[in-house]
Amino acid sequence: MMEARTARGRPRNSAIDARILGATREALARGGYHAVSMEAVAHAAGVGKQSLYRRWPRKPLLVFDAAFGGPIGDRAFAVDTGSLAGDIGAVLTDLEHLFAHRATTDVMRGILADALGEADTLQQLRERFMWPRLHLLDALIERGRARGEVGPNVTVQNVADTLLGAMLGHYLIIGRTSGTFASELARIVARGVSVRR
Amino acid sequence: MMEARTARGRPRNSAIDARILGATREALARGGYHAVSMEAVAHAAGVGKQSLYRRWPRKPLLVFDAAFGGPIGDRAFAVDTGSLAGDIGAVLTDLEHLFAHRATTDVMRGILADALGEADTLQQLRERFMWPRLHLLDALIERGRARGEVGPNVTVQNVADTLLGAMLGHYLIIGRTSGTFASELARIVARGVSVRR
Amino acid sequence: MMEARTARGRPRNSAIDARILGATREALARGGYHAVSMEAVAHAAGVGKQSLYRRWPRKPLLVFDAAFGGPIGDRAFAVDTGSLAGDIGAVLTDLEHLFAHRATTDVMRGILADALGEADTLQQLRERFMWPRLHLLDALIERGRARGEVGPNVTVQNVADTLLGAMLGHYLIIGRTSGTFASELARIVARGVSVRR
Amino acid sequence: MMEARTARGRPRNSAIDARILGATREALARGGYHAVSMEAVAHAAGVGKQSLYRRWPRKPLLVFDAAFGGPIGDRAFAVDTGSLAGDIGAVLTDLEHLFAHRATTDVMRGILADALGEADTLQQLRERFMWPRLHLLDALIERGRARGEVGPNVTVQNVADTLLGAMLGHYLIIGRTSGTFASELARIVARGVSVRR
DNA sequence: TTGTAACCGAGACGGTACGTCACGTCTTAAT
DNA sequence: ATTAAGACGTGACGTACCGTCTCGGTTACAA
Repeated sequence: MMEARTARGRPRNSAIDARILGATREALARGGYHAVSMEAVAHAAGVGKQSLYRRWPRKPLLVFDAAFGGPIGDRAFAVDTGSLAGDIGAVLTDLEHLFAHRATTDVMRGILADALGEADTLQQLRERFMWPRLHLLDALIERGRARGEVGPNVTVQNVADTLLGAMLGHYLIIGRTSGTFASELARIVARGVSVRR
Repeated sequence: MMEARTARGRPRNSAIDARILGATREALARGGYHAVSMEAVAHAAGVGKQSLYRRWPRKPLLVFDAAFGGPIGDRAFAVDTGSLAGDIGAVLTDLEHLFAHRATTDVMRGILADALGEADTLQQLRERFMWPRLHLLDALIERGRARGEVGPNVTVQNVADTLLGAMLGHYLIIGRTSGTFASELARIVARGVSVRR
Repeated sequence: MMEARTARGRPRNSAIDARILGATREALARGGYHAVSMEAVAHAAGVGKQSLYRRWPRKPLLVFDAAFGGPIGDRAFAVDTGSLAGDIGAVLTDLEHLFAHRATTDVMRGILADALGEADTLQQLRERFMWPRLHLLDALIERGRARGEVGPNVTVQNVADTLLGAMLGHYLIIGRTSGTFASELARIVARGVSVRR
Repeated sequence: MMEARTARGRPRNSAIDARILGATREALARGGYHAVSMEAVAHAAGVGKQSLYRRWPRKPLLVFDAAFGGPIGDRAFAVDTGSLAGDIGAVLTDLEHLFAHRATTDVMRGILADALGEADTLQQLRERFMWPRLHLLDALIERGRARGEVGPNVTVQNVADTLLGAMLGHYLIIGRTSGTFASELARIVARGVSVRR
């Protein structure tokens, strides 16, 4: 997941990446985010701490990669039902499934906990993981606008931020349980952005 | 901020509360959330650590009280413009002003950072500080429903969560700058919950 | 165990003394010296800390009283077999029985641990508990001298200190197990102080 | 004072050992045992607490090393005058000089105070510092036995324990001042263990 | 009878040090 | 240049007791 190689000196052993990610996932499964420490991961993976930091300079980035890396999650944003309301509903339903697992929200809270405490780590988390996915959401809404389903005075990015932001805020922070949140959010926003009839 | 006194044993000295909050605010002003440590606050306030932990068992609770305690912030939710759209707009405008200050968001991120990392601390933060304010928001929307401005199939709590959650998610986590977020969010939600015409 | 009463004000409730000592013994039985803290004793005895400190100003004094108070231990030094060697042997045998119990040595070590850390507490422990018993030992040796069993150039107090000191040092500090220590010590000293034949 | 190096990972920096010991001695000189806290030592030595605990896991061990470490004190037990009585007298005279300084006994009492309160710390103190020195004493008495100066029914270790134990008990615990204790103890024991003439 | 003084349970208070944890950087020797 | 190992400085954590103090209230003797 890291940048290009410079081809000087001993090359990186990519098997190590896998061992690190595996050890991280194992720790997550065993004791949640709390059980993950850079030290513990390095030790469990049989890897020096330096080798770990060389690849993932901060814990939240490592854990995000281990837990949600690869195309996982991207899928949620890559739908096309033919209508804006359908797309938004599909996306939020997928996210709802994700947020339904206690283990998942625990990991997300942990990642956020560490990232929010360090400005630059938060920024990296955004750029590497959050914004790319948001761009998919932007595109989805943009498609709706092209179909004439979005009214004027509506900024695409604000809609995307509303959708993802509300999900994050509701599930990770506010914590008032509600079985209908995702679907109602989808309905309210879909109706709220639509052109006046 | 504490509960009723049972009148047994030596009563708490409320002057100490003030000294602690003062020291906390001073630290916040000096170096942001990062400059606040229970240790430093206790020392600066000339207070034993125990006296501090007796009142605020975790740092996020202390800092929230120091920064946003009292009726501050409550005011934002206690508006009554006569229409749901007006109320929502007013609330979000107020919150927008709050979130506009870097110092404020820094403190909020710090509080969240520490609270998200500890399940029970997060729960206390919710119960003591977030939910009471959310209840004001619930009431505001409930008022709109009583006036017939809210459609069926809309749960009051979900709307409130959407409003606050989206603000938190957008400003504290997602971090894509947008000068229009709050007002658009207000408009989208206000229109989204309204009865069909 | 305290000094004379001044007869002004409300008199002490002697039932409280008993409750405190009982709670202390209970704690000792439950978790050894480590389980005894002034706070815990006060709470378990249903007694204010002040009432406790009024009677026993330091923990070691309390614990000594609770564990070895009363005439216990005095008995060990109050023997009279008719010969110095017999007396010394009897005393050390008694002490050996005392030191044989792990629970006893644990308590003694705890008392010493706290007393050695505070000069004035150590001094009180000596004056109240150790020296009175040593005086009995002095008297015992003095009796031997009167019978002509002790050589010149032998100071009574030094002999008593040797006997008790060696027992304390061996059992509480040095900790090399030996089933024969007390009896050999008795023999060595008895012979060592005797007049030359 | 530490064990062999395994040559894996970054090696310990022995200059740090010296800085820690130096800071400890300085604190001892300034305010006695009471002035030594792991926290203060680490700070004064410009060293992390971890580096301190890595080398000396408990305070008494550190302080003993700083105050009596190295060959100091060993010398006291390494005499050879040609006779058992001479050897015992020489050793006790040396120890008497050591115990004569208030600063020394203060440090010893502090070490004991903390060590007696924790079983495993006491055990380490014994194994690292006390028993090795006792073994020298054992050897000294063994030499006397080889020369035929020690009677039967006398266990070498018991004699050594008697000598050291009585010194510790008398000077550190009992505290009855006596200018003749060490020399009389030497005489009594030397005569007490000798073969009957 | 009333005052005054010491008692009592409870628990707040300032203080001190503890030992632990994890961070992210660094120093080795070896590959 | 990378690797495994692990030492290093840093900083804060939350806990545990200490011995003193401040409450409201009680009990007994003396005036």
